[in-house]
Amino acid sequence: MSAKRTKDSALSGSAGEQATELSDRRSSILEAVVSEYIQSAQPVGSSHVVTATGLSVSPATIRSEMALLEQEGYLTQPHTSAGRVPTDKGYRFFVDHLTTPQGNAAPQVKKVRNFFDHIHGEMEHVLEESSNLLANLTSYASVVVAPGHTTTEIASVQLVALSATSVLVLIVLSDGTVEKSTVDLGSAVDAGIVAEASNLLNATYKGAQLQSLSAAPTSPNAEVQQVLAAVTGPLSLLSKDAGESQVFVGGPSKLADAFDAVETVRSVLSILEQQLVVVSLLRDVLSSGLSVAIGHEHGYEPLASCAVIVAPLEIDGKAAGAVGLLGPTRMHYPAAMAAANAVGQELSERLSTLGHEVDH
Amino acid sequence: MSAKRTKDSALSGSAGEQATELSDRRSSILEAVVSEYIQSAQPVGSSHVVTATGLSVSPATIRSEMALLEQEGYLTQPHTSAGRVPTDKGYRFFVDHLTTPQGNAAPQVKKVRNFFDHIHGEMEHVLEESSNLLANLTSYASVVVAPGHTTTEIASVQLVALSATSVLVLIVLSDGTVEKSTVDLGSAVDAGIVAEASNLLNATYKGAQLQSLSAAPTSPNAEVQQVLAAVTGPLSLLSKDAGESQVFVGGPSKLADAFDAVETVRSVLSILEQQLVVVSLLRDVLSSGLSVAIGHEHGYEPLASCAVIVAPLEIDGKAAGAVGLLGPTRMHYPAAMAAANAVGQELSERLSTLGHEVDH
DNA sequence: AATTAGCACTCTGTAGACTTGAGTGCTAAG
DNA sequence: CTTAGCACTCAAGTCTACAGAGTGCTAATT
Repeated sequence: MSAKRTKDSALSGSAGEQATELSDRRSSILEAVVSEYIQSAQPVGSSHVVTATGLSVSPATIRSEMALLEQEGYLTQPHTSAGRVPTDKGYRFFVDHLTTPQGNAAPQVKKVRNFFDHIHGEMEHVLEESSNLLANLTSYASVVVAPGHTTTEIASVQLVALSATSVLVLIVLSDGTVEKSTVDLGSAVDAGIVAEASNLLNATYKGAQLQSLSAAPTSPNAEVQQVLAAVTGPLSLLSKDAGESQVFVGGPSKLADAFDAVETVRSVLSILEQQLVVVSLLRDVLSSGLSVAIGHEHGYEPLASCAVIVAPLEIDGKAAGAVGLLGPTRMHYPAAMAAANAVGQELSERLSTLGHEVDH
Repeated sequence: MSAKRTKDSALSGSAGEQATELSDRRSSILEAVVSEYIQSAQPVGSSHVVTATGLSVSPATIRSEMALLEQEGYLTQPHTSAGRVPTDKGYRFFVDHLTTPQGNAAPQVKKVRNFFDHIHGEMEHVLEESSNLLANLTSYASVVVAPGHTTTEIASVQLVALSATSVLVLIVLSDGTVEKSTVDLGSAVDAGIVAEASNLLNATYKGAQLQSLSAAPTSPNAEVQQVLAAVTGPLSLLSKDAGESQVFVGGPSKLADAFDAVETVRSVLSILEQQLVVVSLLRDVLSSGLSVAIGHEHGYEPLASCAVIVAPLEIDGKAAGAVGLLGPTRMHYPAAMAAANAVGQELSERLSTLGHEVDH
């Protein structure tokens, strides 16, 4: 979009300063308005800006500057005689140019580290708790989309007899995930036959990639063959299911704090309930190369009053899943971004070690 | 509490009628107030009651009756000159005596049947979708507490090598549930050793009850023994975990419709997030022999403006888990109770067949 | 003894008039 | 370019008035 440029402190400017398409003073003003509005949720007036920025000019000067900022679409007025409120574009500039992502992150990062030092257990548990952590850290709703298993190899395939006529099909993946399905065999089958089929399946698929589950083994024994046949369908279904992403939502109740209109709360909550939408939302935002989508930037109209922060998850350097935050457009970007990044990174690291060598 | 008595229709009464500690006319009035208030959320005045009940008396008569109903604690007034609003006690009487649970249930029951005819897949999936169904059917938030596994026997115990130094411990229960845990062995162990340990564990525990997981097998082979030792701890942890109840919450966004105060929404949502609280809430309500708890009847103050409807789940006649609905005290009891019961029954039936013989 | 018409009373909610205060935009002077 | 000064706008709060819904009481009626 715009040329990147190191951000100079406010003191540096003399004449001719036109950094990142906005003069130093203008951007200071914008920054003040955004910060103030994020805190107070009240339109910000010119005199507030004077005290906030410390600029030694009069409110009148600020006013004319703000009028220009409004012309250019960074600010807007709820009504003629109110203070200014940032637009999506205003927030965007704030996020892109006026924020140092890891600014005041230190205390949060420490908390995150501490959390990951102490949490243990299965991946699902870790993901769920990560989501809660993120929500509690930021007071916004959080979303964790679990990595799909597309690149994971099969550690074991098992059949377990549940009753005379039904078996449980298990696929264990090398990341410790288990996919399962109950299968009705139609008629009673001897446990030995099931065991034989199980061994055959395991021998065939062990070490294979999840996608290559198509070629089913065969057996000369008719009974075994029957079991194998009954199981083939569910097996391939399972391998598809495994591709689908699990979603963990943390702290939805935070949304009731973040918005005051109950109608907004309802619509955002119901979006969160539709997990598919959430997944594609995060995917879209990620693929557009952004880590923050503000207001209308993502295409989802019901979320027009929300901002979404996404941090990618990477397992061994490969993209896999994401962690996200959902809050009002006037959310506290620096802290929220720092938290999302911290959790994203630590979680990525954790997931990478979980898959393979568990050193201790 | 009060003597049980078959409910007579309104026509039956002549003189001396003193059914269930409230005269026929009084209860008609109470019924009208409750029904009206449930619909409109507005205090109900005497003239409304006249038209609603069809009683051929004047509003003044109704007023004196309502004054008495207020004295006895069934109704209350928001302020001196407003209509009447039911109290918890009023709702309670309505639910106990003025409601025929399966009244207008027919269309809902049909939907539920249809749902259970078409849904398939694993128990978790069925439970989750049941919860969503219940929420959509009623427009209230729903909760499904999965049956614990205390009475379930172990179908299989397996170790699966994930890497040279780590294994996954699996317990498969006869209801198709799988509990798992990753265990770090500390040092590299041969796959054959793991397999041997796995077989040993499986032979020992297969068919046992979950509680009797304490007595670990031993092996003369030192390496196998080492694996067994490493696995014992996690195994017993798992058997505890399996006792914990999973909770599925459906349609939390409905709460934003049901209450108008955003503060209420927030506090109820945050209760729902604490799953432990929800579980014990349902348990308490069930154990008190109720299927409906209104306002302060359950002890949870933050939920004082809520009513909870609980239907038990039974597997083969044994109590196991519950389905619940959470809504405002002015919720539509007849429909909600019918829906909860229908889902509870159908789900119980489904779970009973899931466990054992799957006939088809 | 129950019912009811009539009436006074109470309280909420709405609408309008007025005031206050925050904030703007413009202009003219520095 | 800056700024003091000023006129202007608008939201929000306060006050009053008033209509409307509803009650409770009393006295008359059945």
